[in-house]
Amino acid sequence: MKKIPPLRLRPTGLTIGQISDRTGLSPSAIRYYEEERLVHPHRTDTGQRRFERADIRRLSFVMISQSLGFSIAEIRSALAGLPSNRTPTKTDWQTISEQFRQKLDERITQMTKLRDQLDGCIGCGCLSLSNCKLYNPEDRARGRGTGPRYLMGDSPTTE
Amino acid sequence: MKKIPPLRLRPTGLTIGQISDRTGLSPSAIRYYEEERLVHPHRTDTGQRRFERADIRRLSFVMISQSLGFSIAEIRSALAGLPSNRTPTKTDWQTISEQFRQKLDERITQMTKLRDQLDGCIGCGCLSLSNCKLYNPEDRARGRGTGPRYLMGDSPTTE
DNA sequence: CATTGATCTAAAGTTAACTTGAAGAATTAC
DNA sequence: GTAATTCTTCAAGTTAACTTTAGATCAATG
Repeated sequence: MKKIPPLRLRPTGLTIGQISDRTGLSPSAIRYYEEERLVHPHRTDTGQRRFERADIRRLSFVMISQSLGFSIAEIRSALAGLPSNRTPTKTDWQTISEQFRQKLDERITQMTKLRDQLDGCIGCGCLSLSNCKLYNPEDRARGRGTGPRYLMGDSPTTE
Repeated sequence: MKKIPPLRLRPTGLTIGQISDRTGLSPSAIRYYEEERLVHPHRTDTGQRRFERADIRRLSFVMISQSLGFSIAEIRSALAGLPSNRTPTKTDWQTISEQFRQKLDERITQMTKLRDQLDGCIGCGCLSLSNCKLYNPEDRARGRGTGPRYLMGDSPTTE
């Protein structure tokens, strides 16, 4: 009787080490992202993580978003736009990329606006700063905690 | 003999509470900024902080810089461009504002570049991501710690 | 001059985004 | 078949930028 070799249809998935090598993310970061529900690897029967090829894209998206100043919470909600029941298609990615790009545009616009206001404010060297209305605490790049309540409020008394 | 009234040339300075009111910063944040050497109030003989009017501008600069994503270390080094022996003049502020604006421009350029690359990468919906070279960990908005070593590296094998 | 409110210092707590370490289990390599 | 890797979890540590708390002192007011 011939011995039938174990049928390996295709590898079960990528290990965390392989994903780490491909993305440049450390294994600990990847585990953290799983905890934060940015990726959802499945497990082998012995409990090891196995990732899909599509997760590389997912993690790349996470990394790019982060480099642009988005928080994990924001990224998670962006990724929520992807289907959970199947591998995202080209169209799926296009959709969330567009939303993402929109947010990015807003952020760039905001920065540019602030920069221009700065030109007319601190940049001008005027000593009162009284006209400056750079008031927009909500839009701070990585606003955390309570933080400043408003920006600029020097009354033009002396000087 | 006539009693000579105490000569009050001008108030000794602003209290931390007054600075807090004018800038919108909490007293604790202001104390923290002193610790971080972003402001240098002097002290009364009983140990209370007294600020100069010019410190309001200084703190405003700190707040704006922060809202644009600069770290305290970066702000400190920017402020180092101001004279320490005298009250900064209009020209002093213009000088550091220009340097600041330059950094801001760089940051905006960088963001825009990334956004455009994104368009041709994730944005395109292509499934390989293999051409993407969004590699610039140094320029991450608030890059902290070790972090990702590079961005995007999916080889165009299957899918 | 007694009370109320502001300020002081020092130490500990907070959040985000991870890393590091320990100790054990699974896989791979020879 | 054993040694070397790689993986697992869980807990604790790290950095930035502050806040919170406590107990004490200072300043302003009726």
